[in-house]
Amino acid sequence: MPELPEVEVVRRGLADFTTGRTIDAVEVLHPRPVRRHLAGPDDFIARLKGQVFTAPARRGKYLWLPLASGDAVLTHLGMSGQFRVQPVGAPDEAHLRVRFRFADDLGEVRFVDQRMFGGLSYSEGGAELPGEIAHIARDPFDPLYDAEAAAAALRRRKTGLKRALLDQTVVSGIGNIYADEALWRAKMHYAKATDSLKPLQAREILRHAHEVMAEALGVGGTSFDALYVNVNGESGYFERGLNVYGQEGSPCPRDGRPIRREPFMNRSSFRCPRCQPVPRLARW
DNA sequence: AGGTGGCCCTGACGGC
DNA sequence: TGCCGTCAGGGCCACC
Repeated sequence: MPELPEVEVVRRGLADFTTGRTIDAVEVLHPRPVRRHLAGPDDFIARLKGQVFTAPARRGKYLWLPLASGDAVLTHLGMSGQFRVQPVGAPDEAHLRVRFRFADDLGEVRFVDQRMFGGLSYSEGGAELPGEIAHIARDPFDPLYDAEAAAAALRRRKTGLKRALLDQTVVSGIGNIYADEALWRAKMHYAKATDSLKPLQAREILRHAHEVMAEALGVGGTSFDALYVNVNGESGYFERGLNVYGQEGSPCPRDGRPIRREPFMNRSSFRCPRCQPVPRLARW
């Protein structure tokens, strides 16, 4: 469940470890995580040998490791992807998929991914911004993020509010957890029609999304199970800060009504039936 | 062409 | 005890 805060924690962890280091060898232990690299695992490996990492970057939930050559390794953690830093010779993780060895002996970087929704690819000329993710909108933490423009984009959609929040071409970085938390904070229902939002309401829901993600980032992200940990294998603490997500049956912290879990887009939405009632203008 | 739903993938868990 | 269905949910992609 890595969303923006979790990906940012990983980016920061990798920054200390990869920046300026020279890749000695890459090992691909399962082909699926490099499926986006159409030329295949061998080509992926060959292109990386001898290259030097510069400081890692992020947009929304995408993370990339720029190379001094101007290219980049583009990655997405998907549902269960993790980057881990480990001493050379440490036992392989059960779901170790890709290993980066370096010219020095300060340890290696590993991509571990149980469900393999995540992956890595080689992006030519992608150091600044990989072309593969040019369509992804800026996230609220981006210095060039335009809150006004994002609110306008939200209101232009003809769909339900949560669907639009999860659409990475409107605003990036928000996933199921922070969408539900932002909706609760804004006292809005997930099915509220986006084109019925007043300009101020659109600004509000995005402000709440930014705020809840900032709070989560401040405590290392949200860890439900072992699927999200930082590069050193440590969990985040924001699970304690969740008001609705995963809280079915627990009292709403605002008004005490039991939180409801409802099916939504083949997954779940959590809301308070009293402070987030079904709107008059709804799109499911 | 924007909106929508199916699919990928593995492991945990509950019911029988 | 063991098998099976369900759920978790990112993003891509086909279809309308």
